[in-house]
Amino acid sequence: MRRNTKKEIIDMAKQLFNERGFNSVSIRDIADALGISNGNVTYHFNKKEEIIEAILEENANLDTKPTEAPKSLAELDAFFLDMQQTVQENAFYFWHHAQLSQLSPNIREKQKLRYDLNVRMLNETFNKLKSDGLIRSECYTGEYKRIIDTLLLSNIYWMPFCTLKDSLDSEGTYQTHAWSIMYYLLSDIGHRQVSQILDK
Amino acid sequence: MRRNTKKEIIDMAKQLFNERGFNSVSIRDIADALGISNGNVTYHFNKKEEIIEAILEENANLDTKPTEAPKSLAELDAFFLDMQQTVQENAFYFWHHAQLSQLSPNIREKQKLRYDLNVRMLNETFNKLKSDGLIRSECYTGEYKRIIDTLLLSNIYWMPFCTLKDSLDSEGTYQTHAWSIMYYLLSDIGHRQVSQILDK
DNA sequence: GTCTATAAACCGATAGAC
DNA sequence: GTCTATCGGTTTATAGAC
Repeated sequence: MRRNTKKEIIDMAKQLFNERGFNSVSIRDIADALGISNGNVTYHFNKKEEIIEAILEENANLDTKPTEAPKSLAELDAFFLDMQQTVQENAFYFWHHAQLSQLSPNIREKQKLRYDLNVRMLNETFNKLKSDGLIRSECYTGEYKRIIDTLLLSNIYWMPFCTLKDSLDSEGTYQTHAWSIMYYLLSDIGHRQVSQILDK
Repeated sequence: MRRNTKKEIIDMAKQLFNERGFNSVSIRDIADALGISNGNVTYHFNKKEEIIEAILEENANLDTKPTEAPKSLAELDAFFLDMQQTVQENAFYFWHHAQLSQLSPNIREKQKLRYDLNVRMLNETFNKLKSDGLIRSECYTGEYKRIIDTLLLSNIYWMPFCTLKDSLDSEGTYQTHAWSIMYYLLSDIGHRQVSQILDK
């Protein structure tokens, strides 16, 4: 009767992981929530990790991102927004980012891939923005790399970090935070452009 | 025969958590490693979380820090170094920072306390440094707060993030990273002082 | 306090009928 | 593909002797 049980398992798992946290959800929980047997779930996925890997493969944003490197400040803003939404839609994945890397070498590889890809893309972006006069040159060797690392580190752990602050900032989105990290890098022209983008 | 079993359990637990990761270590493992029964461990700690809470209470750096706010750039450097060492010595705690906050409301409270305390201290530090002319004024409202958040977020998740980079940077310490975040804030005098401090 | 022994619960995984 | 039933392993937690 069911169309695609595998897909339903993936979707339900993702939902439950986001709601209750990865460690509190067993294969049985997923089966119960779908009204199927846990033997059925095991039939489709041998291990709990495999469900996560399936979620990652389903979601291109977490794995290989076909998007090209942003080539303007407006595109960079869209890039930040996209990163923010990816984190929100896959909350459990980023909440348990460190744990999952310990759990499965496969997941660990995917995390590294995502990091490497983002570093390469942002590097390209920074070089382009620099030649367009929108950001200034490096003050010291490796400064761009430092800023990119800060951007990516903040992105991955943004959600759990936000729950540490009791007051929910109205300015508490990753997107805003990313621009505040970029602030010092912008040239005068860059500043004006970003103000325009964010005012909209 | 044993002097202080409770203390030994705490120490061994901390060691094993750091070595193998929190989720891979059971109460039995701790008991076996100490050569005592698991019933004995259960006698002292009812739940696994209680062991962690005991570790946190034992380690002042993770909880209430009696240190005063740094009042100079040299003191701030020592502060960064201290934060770095705290992360290294309690690796498991920061690796599983997000997971542990989901596990126990008690731990969650302690994490918030540490964050709040650090925010308050660094706020005091920044104000002092500004009045001493070592850092510049805020470019926009809340800029100091943004930088403090970036410093603290990077601190908490520094270790798991570093394992994402395949190349182990020689400049890969948190202390160095923290100064690179502070870079734009320093005045000319501040810059010279920091160069001196780091050259030693 | 510490031990042994064991209960009670839960987990992932498998076998076999349909 | 899906189910039911169950196995084997692990975990926390308890009961009772010393």
